[in-house]
Amino acid sequence: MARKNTDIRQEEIKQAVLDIIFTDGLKNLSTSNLAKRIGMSEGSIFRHFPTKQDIIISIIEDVQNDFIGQLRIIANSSLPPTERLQKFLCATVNYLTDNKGITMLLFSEASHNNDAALKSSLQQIFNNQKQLVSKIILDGIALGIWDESIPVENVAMLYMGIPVSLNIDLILSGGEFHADNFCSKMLQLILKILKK
Amino acid sequence: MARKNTDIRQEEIKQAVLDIIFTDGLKNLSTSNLAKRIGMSEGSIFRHFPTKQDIIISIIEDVQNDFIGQLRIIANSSLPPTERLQKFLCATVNYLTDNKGITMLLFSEASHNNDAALKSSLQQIFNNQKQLVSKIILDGIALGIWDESIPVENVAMLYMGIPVSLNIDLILSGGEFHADNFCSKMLQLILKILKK
DNA sequence: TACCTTTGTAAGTAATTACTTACATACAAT
DNA sequence: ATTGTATGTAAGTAATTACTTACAAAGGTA
Repeated sequence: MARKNTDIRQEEIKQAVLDIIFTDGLKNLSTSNLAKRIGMSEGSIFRHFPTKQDIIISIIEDVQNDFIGQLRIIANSSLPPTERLQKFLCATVNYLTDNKGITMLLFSEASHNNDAALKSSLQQIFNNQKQLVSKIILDGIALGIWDESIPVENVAMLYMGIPVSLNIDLILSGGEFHADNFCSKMLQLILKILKK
Repeated sequence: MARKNTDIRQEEIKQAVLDIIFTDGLKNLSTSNLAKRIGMSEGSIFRHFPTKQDIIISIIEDVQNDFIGQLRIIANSSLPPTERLQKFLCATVNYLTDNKGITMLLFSEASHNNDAALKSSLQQIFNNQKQLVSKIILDGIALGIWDESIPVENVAMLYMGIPVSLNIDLILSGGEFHADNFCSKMLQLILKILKK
């Protein structure tokens, strides 16, 4: 097979991992299947990643940087809180529906491996989202837009249920989730909770 | 090892499966580890279940019967809808915190195997809960207690986020979830959405 | 040109997997 | 007591796993 730089190969490998997870399930993610999917030899994979586990870790790091990074920009922007919340929610829904392999990876990896480092990364992704939502809500309360007596922590937890149960729906339905205006309808519900 | 009836052994095996999943992760659920955990020979396991997969399926059937059965009784009772919703939510929270192995099993199995029959069972568990919540809400609307203009399907989805994100918290924190009055606080939020 | 590093591969490795086989014994029914 | 069935085990099985080794060639640099 033609030579390519490690950074290119790493991207190809990570993409193939997500591809396999989505089409065949995590169970079928073997280095042998991975090599076949890319069309390279199995040994070659280990030129670009020291272990199979390191591929997974690298993917999770990507999620931190790309997805959480994007949400952080929205949450910290100077837009009105209501608008921030809307962009935040829709960005989440879009990311999850566009990256179904990642969805399945995050979900199963936590309970599959019981690896401490991995769990901690996943916990960070989960908690970062919760914190960013809390920030938006607190900003809205500070501006006098929303009810200051609501338990912010609990609303954030309820909010997190939206992406997470969307995740489950996506996995169980094989990726065919098509609720019209899903994110705007969900936003209305959350706004009703926040209303004074 | 002393002889016991198949039905007793099946229970022991299923309990050991949940035990291993919770303490060591699904990855370490091999028939070899399973036999060690129970203290019986590996071959003996196959006296009581035809395949390893059948053990998982049997556990999921238990969830259908025990957990969903319990929820169905609550949802169909003649109590006022508000009270039904409260019992329903608290029963769910209690079941999940008391059965952490099951929690992890349900979560990872869907994305791990990509097995159609298994996915369909899990989908049923998820959808049954959603439908029962919807029934309670519709009853409340019919009685004139709650706002008839709310999108019931979306509220049910939002509701489902509660058990599901609780699940994630449990998995990632290693089972140490201790939010005071979690279910009553969450109930307040849902009731605010339902309010006229 | 000569040389060195990077990227590629085929053919290994030992360990683990789910499951089977052959045989032994416990126990209930006759 | 005899017999048949259910339950137990030790020692297999072939397949698969993640990863290694030994070697070849590509391509940049001197």
